[in-house]
Parts: sequence; C-alpha cells; structure tokens
Amino acid sequence: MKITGDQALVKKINKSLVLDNIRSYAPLSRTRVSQLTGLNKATVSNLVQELIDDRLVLESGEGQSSGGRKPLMLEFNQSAGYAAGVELSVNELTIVLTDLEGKIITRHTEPLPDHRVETTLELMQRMMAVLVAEVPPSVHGLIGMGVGVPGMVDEQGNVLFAPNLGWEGVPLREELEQLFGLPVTIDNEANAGAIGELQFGAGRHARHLVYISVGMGIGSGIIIDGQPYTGARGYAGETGHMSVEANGLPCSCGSRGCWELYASELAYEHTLIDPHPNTNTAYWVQQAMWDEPEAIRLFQQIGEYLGIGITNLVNSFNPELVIIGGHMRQAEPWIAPHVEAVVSQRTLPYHRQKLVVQYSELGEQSTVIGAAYAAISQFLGRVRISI
Amino acid sequence: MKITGDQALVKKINKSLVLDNIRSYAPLSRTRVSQLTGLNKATVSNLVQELIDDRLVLESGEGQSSGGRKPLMLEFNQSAGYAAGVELSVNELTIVLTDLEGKIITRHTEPLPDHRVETTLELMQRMMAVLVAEVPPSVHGLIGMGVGVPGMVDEQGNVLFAPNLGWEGVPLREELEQLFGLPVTIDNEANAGAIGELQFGAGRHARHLVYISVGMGIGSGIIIDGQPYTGARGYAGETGHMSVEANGLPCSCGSRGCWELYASELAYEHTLIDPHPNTNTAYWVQQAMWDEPEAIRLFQQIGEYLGIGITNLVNSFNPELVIIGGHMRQAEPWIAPHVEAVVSQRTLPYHRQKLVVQYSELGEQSTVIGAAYAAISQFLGRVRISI
DNA sequence: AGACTTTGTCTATTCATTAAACAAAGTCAT
DNA sequence: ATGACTTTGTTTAATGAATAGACAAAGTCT
Repeated sequence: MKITGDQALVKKINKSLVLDNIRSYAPLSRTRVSQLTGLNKATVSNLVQELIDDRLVLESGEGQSSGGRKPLMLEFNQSAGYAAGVELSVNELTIVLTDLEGKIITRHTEPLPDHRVETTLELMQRMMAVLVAEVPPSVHGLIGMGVGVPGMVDEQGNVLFAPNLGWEGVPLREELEQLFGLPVTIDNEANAGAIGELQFGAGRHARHLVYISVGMGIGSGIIIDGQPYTGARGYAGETGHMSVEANGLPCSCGSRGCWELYASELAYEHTLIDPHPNTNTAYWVQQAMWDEPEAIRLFQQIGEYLGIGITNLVNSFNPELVIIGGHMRQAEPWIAPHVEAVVSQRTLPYHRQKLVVQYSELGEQSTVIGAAYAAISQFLGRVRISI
Repeated sequence: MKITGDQALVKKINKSLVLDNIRSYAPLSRTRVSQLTGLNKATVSNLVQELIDDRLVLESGEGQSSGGRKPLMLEFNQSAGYAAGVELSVNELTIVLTDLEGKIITRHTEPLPDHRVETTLELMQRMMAVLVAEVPPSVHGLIGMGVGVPGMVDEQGNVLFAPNLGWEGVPLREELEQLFGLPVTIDNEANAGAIGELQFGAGRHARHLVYISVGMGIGSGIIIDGQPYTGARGYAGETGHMSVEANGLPCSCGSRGCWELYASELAYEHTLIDPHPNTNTAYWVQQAMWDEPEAIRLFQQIGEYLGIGITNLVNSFNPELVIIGGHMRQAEPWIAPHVEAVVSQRTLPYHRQKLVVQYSELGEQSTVIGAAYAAISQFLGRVRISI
C-alpha cells in the first residue's frame, strides 16, 4: 500500500504513542505522558481528550501532589470493548472472550468432529453465538476476533498450509469476516503464543524473544523489538523442520533429522527402543513422577535436543528470552536441567550472557490470549516508525 | 530514542519517498513521481526543488510528450558525493571509493601486518589518505564511510567480538568518526555482503534474501522486506554455529556439529581422511578442474552440507532468494548440483515453490560495496514506516 | 485554427504541533 | 494564616507541510 506522510499519519502516530504510554504506566498524569513521549503538553491534552471521547481512557481521580496542583490521573479503560480469541488445534476448538487488557472473561472448548473447513466454520459459528451473548455491555462491544492456526498463514489471513488439518489455501480471514461481520486477524499458533507471552506472560519485560511451542511437532514464534517477526510472504519460524541430525531419521517433510522428531511429542514414537503406542505427554509425565527410568531417559533426550535446537535459534536470532510452551511444558521438572546444560554449554558466550530460558506462564492459554491480543492491537491502531 | 510525529517527520518521509522513486525509476517527470507516490503534484514539486537545491537530483531535459506539454525529466545525481567502503578481513584491508550509486571508482587492497587495533587503524588512515585524494570534485565530497567487519557488531558500531581478529569490545565507529571526521557505519561482513548483493548484485529484484558468506567459517546476512535484519542487541545471523550434527565434530565455540565445520573452508581440515594442510579454496578448485576424485568428493560433501544448512535457514526465514558468496563461490560448478539436490529434496513445498539459489554476482566486492551503500543510505536519510 | 491534454506552479485552506502565556490548585516556610 | 513558589493543564497565536483547485505554459490532434 502507498504510505505517505501527512498530518493524519502524524496524529495516528502520536495518539498511538500516548495510548501506549497510558496502557503501560497508568495511572499517570497528562504532564507525565508529555515527559515520557516528548510531546508538548498541549498536544497530549488534545490527544487524551480524544481518547477520553473514544472511551478508551478514563480520568480516575486526583493523584498525589508533588509540590503543586494535584494531577488528574489517567487510566486505560479495559472494559471499553471485548475481543474474541480462538485457538484452532488438531482435536479441539477453544474460544475465549477477553477485555482490552487480555484478561479472560469466559472460555469454551469443544472437540472438533472432523477437519473439514465447513464443519469447523459451523462449530465456530455455534460457539461464537454463545460468546456474543456473554459480551458485557460496553461502548465498543465485540471489537474483533483473532485466530491461532496450526499452520502457515500469509499476510492476507489465508491459511497456506496446515498439514495436521489437511488445509491448503483456505481464505480464512475473508470467510470469518463475512460470517461474523467483525475484523479478523489470523496468526500461526506459535506466533500467537509468542504474542500472548510477550504481552501478558513470561515475556512481559522482554523485547526480543523466541517462543517455542512443543506439542506434536515444534513451531516457533519470534518477537524482535516487541514486534512479531514473520519472514517473507507472511510466515516464518517453521523451525520444527530444522535438521539437527544431517543424516538422521526421515521426516514426513522430505528431509532428515528434523528437530521435532527428537524434541517434541513425536519423539515418543521415534526414540523409544520398544515403539510405544502412547504419544501423550500427560502419560509420560505421570511415569516420570513414578521415577520410571524409561520416562526419565526419554525426557533427558528430549531436553538435550530441545537445547540443541534452542542453541541454533539463539545463534540466529539472539533473543534475550526463550520461552518453552505447548504440552511439553508440563515436563519442565524433567527436561529443564538438560535444556539448561546443553544451552549453556553450546551457545556463543555473547549470546549466553543475557539469555534466559523460561517456561510458558500462560500455559494452555498463550495462543488464545495472543490471538485475542492481535485483534485488540489492530483495534487500537498501533503504529510504528523506524528510521 | 524518542520518536514522535511532527511536520519534520512528514517531510522527511515524503522527501525520502520521492528520492527513492527517482533513484529507482529515473528518468521520470514530477507528475509521474506524484502518481507513483500518491503525493500531490504541488508537494512533489516542492520536494523535488529541495532535492535539486541539495544537488541530489538533476533535471536532465525534456521527455516525450504523451499528448500534452513535454515533461521535464528528473535523474538522480550519482556524482553529488562519494562514499568509502571498507572490508576488514583476516588477512587484508580493502578500501573502495564509490559514487552514490555504488559504482566503484577506485579500489585498494593491502595486507594486514597484524591484528592489533592500532595497527589496523594506522593502515586505514594511510589508505584513506590516498582515497581522499582521489575523490572527484563534487558538491558533497566524501559523505561517509562504511565498514564490514568479520564479527559481531552492535547498533552503536562497537565490535563486540571478532574471534578471527582477536577483537572484543572495540568502539570502532567512535574511533573512526574521530579519526576521519566522517559519519561511519559498521556492519557485520555478511550483512554488508547481503546489502551489496541486494542493491547492486544478484538480489536486485528480491525483497527477502539470505546471503551466505562461506569462507573460513560461515556467516549469513538476512534481508527481510528490503531491510537488513539484525536480531536483538544489533546482530544476528551467526548461523555458522548452527548445529547440523547434534553429536558431530567438536567446535571451538563449545558446541558440536556446527554447520561451518562441514560446509566452509574449515571442512578441508575436518573431513579429509588424510588431514591435508591446504585450506585454500583456490587449490581445491584447481584440483577439481583436474578431476581429482578427492576434490570432487570434498566439494560434493560441502555442497550437500551447504544444502542442509540452507534448508534450515529457508524454513526459518522463508526468503525468495539465497545467495552463496565468499571464497566458496569459486567452487560453484562442483558444489551447485549437490546444493540444489539437497535443497529441493529437503525444503518444505511452500518454501521451495519460489525459492532460488544463486551465487554472488559481485564476487569479492559484495562486502565493500555493501559497506559503502550503508554509508550512502544513511547520508540519503532513508526512512521507513510500518503500520 | 481551435479543441483538448498534459505538465508544473501558484494560491488559499486545512490541520497538527508547538511555545508561551495563563489560570487553577496545590505546597511550604515564616 | 499569609505570601512566594510549584505544578498541572488549558488557551492562544504562530508555524509549516500537505492539499485541492485554479491557472499558465506548452504540447498534440483533427
């Protein structure tokens, strides 16, 4: 799209800047916003007045004086509207309603009968009907819908390829916008998870992070400078198919030695001496709690291979924080020491210096919350400039 | 830095937009610029007048009429100033003088006597003295200096770590700016190479590319959406230490199975059955020309491992183009088929679809030209906005 | 020769930011 | 309690960048 500079752009930039500061540092005064942003007091006053008119900001009363007139404190009005967050996974559909600060109001999960697009859309429609009825009375109502999908997504919200659903080239955003008459954002499941953890979870204080979703495969969401990073043509982070054993196990993708064969739930099938039918992390965690040597050994191997892949990602992206999420997060007590050992032995000293490996704080909710936040972020009209 | 929106920013954005269009599509009329940018004709006229006053744009005469008044054609004045591009490599120092379109005017190379910072700065000073005398008479003269360094660089132009030089924490930009009184930009050698190929080489028509510099090690420069991509804290792409054999050869970095041990000039030491003292690509290319089976086998292995690492990068960054540069580029005839075979077998179908693997067009010059372009780009004050 | 096109400039207007003045409301030492 | 000083937030006038539309200049085409 053609972007040129004009006064509307200036206002958009500054209004977004003011709102961001209020969201981050509330309660605070107009004068403080002026100091934080570098904008003139008069400018801040004008923009704040517009935000108050939009009902996105509230005056919450007077604050402490610091030797002069008492400031009028401003706060973000998190109840001005609500967002829907959807996680479409292989077996089930989860929908949450959140306020504008990503706090979950209600949550519903239902099993997916099959993977056909129509079935999925019908189920969504039924579940959304329930959700819409639950939206509390508010100025803006339901402001949008964010969806996390287990596959590759382009910038137009088309699902390019979702092998576990058997989807290929589904114009999901278009269909959902038509169906619900709402602005819709579509993200890869791992990217949504990364956004969720960045905004409300383990990554709240980080600017550069890699979120690794470890389930029946591995996906990564990458945040650089507070922004979700997607490669060319709108998606990236298919790191599960990074080869860590050049001549290792053959993978369904055509390659060999893919990371996810060794370090995800897929390892349950691939690494046991006696192939074991159970590919459920909960089962193996239970076994590990009972000190079953096979489970301990299994998680050690998974931990080590996670460490190897994490090292590779750290050398490429140099994040300050790596967050491990997905089902495998439940095995933290058994994998963590091995991940830690491998990472601290293998990463380059400069990368290691400030690197922290953590486990998802939002647990199963990272993706739905992140998906909802993508919709919120679009509604609030965030803008960034780089020089 | 605090960035707010004001009229100066608007003007900067639009002026940069106009100049970019003139550089890309010259010769063209003001009206055409207005159509291309979406800016009002009057705005374009004003900005073009300023650019003419700055001597960055010239009126090159009248063009063809299309049924009305003849247009006044505009061109970018590539001789308005000159930039210095420097490549600091392990054995030598290369300096070029380029015009504002990156065309090399003069070029000098001298061996580095040792790796001490002072020695290097002294040599630079001597070589720059020669270069300065060669700058043709022009409005802006020598507008800046860009340097490509074999190591990690932060956003302030500090060389954090350059193992092959033994440098650690050298404030190179600061020292050079003081020494020469010029704006200086510092980039990683591979990033500079990527910029060079993007602007003037094999990547001219690409927006997303990965440039792989294969010499005594591997470094990667990543371009996303036409912009050099650096990770957190200003550097990224240390992909040479990506582990592709989880339990492979031990590497000096502390890890095992690092890509560069198998796919760079380091492979000459590591993969031969009889360790061979010769680590020179030129030597092995000569051997391969004589159909020596050992050389053929060597390049086959290097090609295959290059393909494996490239696959990993493609899965993470999804570029449309991969460019192989550095000394190893000389072995293209012997490695290319193997790279191609592995990449087309291993990459995910969606990534493969539009992916092209090419070899550096600028050859040994990618880095110096890219470094010079970094200085030019800063001089021209390019701005980008994203919404 | 006259109607129509195209290019590029000029003029008046709009609008966002800003500096500075200002009013309102507080603190603090005496 | 009083008066000097501080702090907050609004008002006012000025600045300047983009823009629509008018307009002049220079061309083409029938």
